[in-house]
Amino acid sequence: MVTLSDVAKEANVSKMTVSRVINHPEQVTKELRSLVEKAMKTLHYSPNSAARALAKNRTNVVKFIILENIDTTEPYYMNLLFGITQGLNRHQYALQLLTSVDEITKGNADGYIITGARSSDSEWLDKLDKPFVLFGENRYGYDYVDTDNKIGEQIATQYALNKNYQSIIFIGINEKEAFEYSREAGYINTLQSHNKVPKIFRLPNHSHSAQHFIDEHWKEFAHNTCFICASDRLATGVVRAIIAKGGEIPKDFGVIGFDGIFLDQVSHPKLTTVKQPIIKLGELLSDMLLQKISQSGAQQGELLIEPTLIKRDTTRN
Amino acid sequence: MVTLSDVAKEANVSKMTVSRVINHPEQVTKELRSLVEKAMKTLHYSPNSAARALAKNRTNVVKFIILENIDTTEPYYMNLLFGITQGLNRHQYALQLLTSVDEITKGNADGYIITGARSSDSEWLDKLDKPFVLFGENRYGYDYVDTDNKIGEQIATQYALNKNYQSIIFIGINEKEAFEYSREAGYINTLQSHNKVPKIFRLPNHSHSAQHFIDEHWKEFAHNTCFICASDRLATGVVRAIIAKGGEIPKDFGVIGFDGIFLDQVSHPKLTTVKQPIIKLGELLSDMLLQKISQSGAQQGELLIEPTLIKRDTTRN
DNA sequence: TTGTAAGCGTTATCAC
DNA sequence: GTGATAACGCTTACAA
Repeated sequence: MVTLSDVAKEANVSKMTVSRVINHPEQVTKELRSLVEKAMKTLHYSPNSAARALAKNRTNVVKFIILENIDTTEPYYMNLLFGITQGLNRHQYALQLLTSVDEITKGNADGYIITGARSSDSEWLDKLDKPFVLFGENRYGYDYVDTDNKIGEQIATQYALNKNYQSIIFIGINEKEAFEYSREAGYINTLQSHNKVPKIFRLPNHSHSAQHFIDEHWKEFAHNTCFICASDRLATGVVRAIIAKGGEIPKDFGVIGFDGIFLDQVSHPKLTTVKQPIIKLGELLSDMLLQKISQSGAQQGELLIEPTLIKRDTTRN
Repeated sequence: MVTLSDVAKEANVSKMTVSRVINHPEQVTKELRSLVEKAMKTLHYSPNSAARALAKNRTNVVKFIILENIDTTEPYYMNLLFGITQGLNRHQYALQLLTSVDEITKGNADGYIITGARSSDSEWLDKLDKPFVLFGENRYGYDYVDTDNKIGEQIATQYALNKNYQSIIFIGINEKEAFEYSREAGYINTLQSHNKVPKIFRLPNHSHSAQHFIDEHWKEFAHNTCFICASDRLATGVVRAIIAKGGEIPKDFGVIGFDGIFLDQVSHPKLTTVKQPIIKLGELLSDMLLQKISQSGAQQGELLIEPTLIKRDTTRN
């Protein structure tokens, strides 16, 4: 293993100069710096992260805590995880994955990325002793990264209007959480700006609940209706119900989902959906947390990333 | 932060005694041991893993390398990852996730868990300088953990026979890899022991390729046929094609999948499938790798875990 | 069986 | 701007 000392010898400088080139390059003269950089390259030097962690009183580990039931959300989180680790890898950070808050005290970490947090979680969040960032909007002032839910549904609703669907109905998730409010707001705003009256139904986030709901209320839905759904899961159920009832997609009925992770590609016909840039969001989460750690816990604020509408076979083209 | 020294003081022993209680408890007398253990508890001592890593010349990081295209396999891997991290967490190990072999040299690790390795990968696998274990059967002598693919399809095929499906057809994945051979072997063995002639078709592992195939060859499939599929993905396509053709499931046609991760629950009708104990497999992967690391790379052999048949709506009951 | 001393590779601190 | 020294918390090697 090649160490800092090896590089120092090779470059004829002290260990500290090498360390400075790595951590505070601006404190080193150009000449020495390039000398050291050359030495690092020729020796293929790679810092020992345990030693660094020890000296800096860090762990170089971040915990990722998933508070939702994993069974129902898997494909979604794999992508997020991916983005997160890509962000972490760049900074030689490793990950620990937790599904229960209980484990949070087991072993050390420099910070936490938390997803699926609900209003009720703020109780213990406030007690955390290490920096953390949330995945998902919240209105308690916690730093977070999320898709711009409002804009997402604005785009979807506007698209449905452009495609001349007469009636535009929102199938939401029956949870009193920020992300849902934002999605509904995007829908409502857009409809109102076109002098149309919003119509919202809220259901548990399962395909079968949506399927059941559409089935039960089938007579109430005129032809030329587009369903804006708050998730691909709901959208899948809506599509299935429409097909079962003999409705024609996309001619008489349009369906737009939200998420764009896996499900939308597996479903048939292929779903038009608002695609969240999940991998990107994961990277941003890492970046935000690592920055927060390096700034000893300074507030980072919120980061909303605009999603994109993927146009496929459940809307007119 | 409470350190080894703090515990030592509290228990009136030397640091080394505390260290021994943690690492080699058998070398310490009962009296001292319980004294130290008590001290650790009252102080809420938790070892600093960076310091330990540094002293032992370890990193306490394991890299998990996914060689397959992530888009098509996400839900599957989330569960695996889960199991892996559960195993790692127990030993204070953290994870780094890679999707490309190139990154393997970036940053240090004590070992690798590798999934999706194909025959052609042995070239660089042989050159790895750290211990590794594979997820998935191989016939090159690499240590691995996998579902018992052969037994899985034996169970599935036997079940189809018990349910009196007359014709039993295997829809396989057209890859020349060990797992596929094993699955086919399980099917073939079982049929032959009942004096029936195996019939195997091999397709790319996508639902639409299965759907297309069944659609094209529809006339060749008599009523009273059960399709044993090498993946839920294929099974989903088969189901869709049968329904589109007006075939009755499960009365006239049975379908059995393989995997039991996510897709089987989302599909309608719900899939009968051979469920892999993925989380368990992940844990075993961690355990095997950590053991291998602690034994400085000693051979660990193979570990095959029996899957279970989940009986649902695509087979007669 | 227990304790002492040295060292793991890095960074912070304080001289120069 | 650069370098010597101590320190981070733990384990290995050796001495008692």
